[in-house]
Amino acid sequence: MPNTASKKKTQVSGGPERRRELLDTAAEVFAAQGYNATTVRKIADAAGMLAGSLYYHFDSKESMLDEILSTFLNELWEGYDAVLGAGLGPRETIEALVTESFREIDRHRAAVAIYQKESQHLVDQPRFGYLVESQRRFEEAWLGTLERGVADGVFRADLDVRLTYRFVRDTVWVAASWYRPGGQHSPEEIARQYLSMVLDGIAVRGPGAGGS
Amino acid sequence: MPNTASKKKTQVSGGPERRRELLDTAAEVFAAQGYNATTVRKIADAAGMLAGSLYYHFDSKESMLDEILSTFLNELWEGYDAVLGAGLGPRETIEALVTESFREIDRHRAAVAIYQKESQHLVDQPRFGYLVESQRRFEEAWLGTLERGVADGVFRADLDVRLTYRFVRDTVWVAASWYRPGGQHSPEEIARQYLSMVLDGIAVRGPGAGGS
Amino acid sequence: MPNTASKKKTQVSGGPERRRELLDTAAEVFAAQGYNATTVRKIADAAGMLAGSLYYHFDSKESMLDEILSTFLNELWEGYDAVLGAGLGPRETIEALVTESFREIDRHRAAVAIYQKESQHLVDQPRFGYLVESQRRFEEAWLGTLERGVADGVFRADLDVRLTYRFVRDTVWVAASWYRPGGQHSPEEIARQYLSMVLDGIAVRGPGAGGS
Amino acid sequence: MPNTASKKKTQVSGGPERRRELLDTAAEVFAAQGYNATTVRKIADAAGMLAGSLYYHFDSKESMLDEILSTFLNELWEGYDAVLGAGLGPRETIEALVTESFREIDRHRAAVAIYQKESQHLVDQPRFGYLVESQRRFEEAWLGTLERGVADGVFRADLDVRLTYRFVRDTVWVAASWYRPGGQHSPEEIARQYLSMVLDGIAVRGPGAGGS
DNA sequence: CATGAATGAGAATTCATTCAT
DNA sequence: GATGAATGAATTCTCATTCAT
Repeated sequence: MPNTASKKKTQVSGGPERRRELLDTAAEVFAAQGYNATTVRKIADAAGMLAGSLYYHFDSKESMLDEILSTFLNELWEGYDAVLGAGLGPRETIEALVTESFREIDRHRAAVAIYQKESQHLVDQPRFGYLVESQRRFEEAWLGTLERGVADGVFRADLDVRLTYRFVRDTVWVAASWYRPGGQHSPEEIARQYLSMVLDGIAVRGPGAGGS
Repeated sequence: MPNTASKKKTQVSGGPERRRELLDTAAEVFAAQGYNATTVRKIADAAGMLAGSLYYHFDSKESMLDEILSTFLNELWEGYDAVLGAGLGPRETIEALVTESFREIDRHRAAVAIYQKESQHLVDQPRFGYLVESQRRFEEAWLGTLERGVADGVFRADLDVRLTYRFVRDTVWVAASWYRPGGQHSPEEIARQYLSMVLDGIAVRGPGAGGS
Repeated sequence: MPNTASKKKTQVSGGPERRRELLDTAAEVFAAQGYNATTVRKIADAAGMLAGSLYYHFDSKESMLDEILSTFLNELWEGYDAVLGAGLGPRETIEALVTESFREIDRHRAAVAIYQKESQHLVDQPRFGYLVESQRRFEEAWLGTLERGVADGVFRADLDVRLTYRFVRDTVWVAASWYRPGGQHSPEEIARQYLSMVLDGIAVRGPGAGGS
Repeated sequence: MPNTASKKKTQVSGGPERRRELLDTAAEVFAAQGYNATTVRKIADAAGMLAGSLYYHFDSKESMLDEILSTFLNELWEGYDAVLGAGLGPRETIEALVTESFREIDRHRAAVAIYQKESQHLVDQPRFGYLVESQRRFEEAWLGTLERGVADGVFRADLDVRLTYRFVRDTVWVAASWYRPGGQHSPEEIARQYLSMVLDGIAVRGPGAGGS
């Protein structure tokens, strides 16, 4: 949660609409150029105003990043929590998590891309402590589900489960780097194909024996 | 292994040794903090010298990045070309490319991480035109092999082949973000497990029932 | 008159006024210390602001130089073109060009001094290509007029005309190195004396024969 | 006179030949690019050595400049003093000074060009105090001779004599900016033509009518 | 709400100079 | 005498941020 209770301004008037608009613009630029390489002037240009004017709406460039990421993560966890609390089996949970993830990518493509690129070096800053917490819950959710699946015999036991965790996790999220909302595939369709690959592999199975 | 041992100087040697040492140091910092967030002072600190001194060896911060990336890509393509010229079947080619990729990650972890994070916005600059060329050859190699495999009936025909291409490509390379050389798994072992997941999936196959 | 009175701000005005003010200040410092020896900090000091603030108004130190020189040359050529298009005889043209030149020195003393000192090594840079063009037109105007005068019998035929050209040209422009606007001589008066020297020489003519 | 008695090195071996050679090289580069814009590396390049190596021969970049200028001025004053002590009339003295000046330009073109461009802002530095002294003697020599000539009735009395002084002085010395030794005119020939222009003017004199 | 102008803390880079070899 | 590697101070330029209007 980004610094709640800011001293002054912030959310005066013009409503949350304008704020959201500006954040979307900022997110787009951050995603395209990287946070550090993005100047507030570029954001302002993209928003059709001057750099100084942004400071009426936001405390700092960092607080924009903060708000972008925390908004995204809040929504993500709303979705994830719904899935995790639904009492599904391991395989169904994985399927639901992947599908939910692609929906989030569809909705927050820029934020996801920013998260991918920047979270690594943001975790050190106290302000972004919630990223660490999120990563912990992430691992808990995915790794736990995989372990449950191995125990239940629905996921292979011959694989290093941490490696599998990273494999599945990365497989989903890097898609944000090329995904464009409104493209030919819906998030659900992409999720279906990804799941098919991850669960069953890309190799054609011989009639008798599989594996390598 | 970049910059192993000795945090500071061992500048006994003169010529290209020192250069390589410094580049390894720089790559490490770039990978850890991102290119833009890395100041030359940080690199110099890590190398045990003053910021200005780096300019005796390199023209600019950008030229360090350039040399890091081009050196990596040159070595990568040496390996890839050997694989592609070996006359292997599609499945064996994929296996060899993946294995070779993990070996490169093992050898150039920092460079790979940098490539992942920065190449997207470097491609616009003429100086880094070779990145575009490399990406083209990449697609040619991976996508071509996958298509050949589909035609040969060794890879599934029911998947969008471009999606599969991105899936395999990204899945392998993002591993650089968490891989640590000298860890418990050798590159070959990681490659083996990855290939097993990619080719056969992580789901246990029921004796009769397949997919979802 | 550049930067008259008020050492510091009078930044009541907004737009192009301020720009012109700053350029006048910069020109003064460039002329006094040389372009290379002038730091932007010195300019900023003279303008009563911080070095970085100059970059709100100008792209670079070089672009200030550029604007100073091109503004001067534009005005110069306006004056010269008027003279050259007036259909005067060679002697009257030379007289008018010299007079016009001293007026320009009076108005743009700093710019002229900069031009004298710096143009030689600026001509190599593409950005200052207009200097070459200007020099060409310069030669065309002065040399052409002298040649016409020799042909018409109003200028001596026994002198190397290129040497004469350089003599007249230099004679006029070096004055910028010592001329101070507001001094005891008006530009027109200086022009008159210069012309008298250049046209008739400084030697008293013997009653019968002149020359050496 | 440049800082006599330098602490160490300076003039060890290799003789004054090498030293002179290096100074000539440096002078050439200073003249072409300006003192400030000339890096010691450029000088070293032109001399076929590395920048650091110059410090075996000279204390500093400034001391090179110092030695170049003082050597030139010493030689100049040797020549001037010979002229001034010869007991010539005003007109003959001017003629001899101009001729001597063109000879010096021929011999020390680079030094003269440097002197022209840099002396203005060097005079402030104590180290270059001899420039001020030289300028004083200069004025004494030229202005004195002109005044003597006016008194004697050989130079025109209707001209501002200080203006005439600057006119003659500058006109001669700026020639260094375009003069190339070994060109088609010898220094003596150029001197002859210059004197002819300065003394008698460039205008053809009507049989009866004089000036304008 | 937005602008225009400025601030001030770095950033990359340059370069004269030093010095051990 | 010369080299190679470094130093450290200065320089140009960038940019997040402030604030009076």
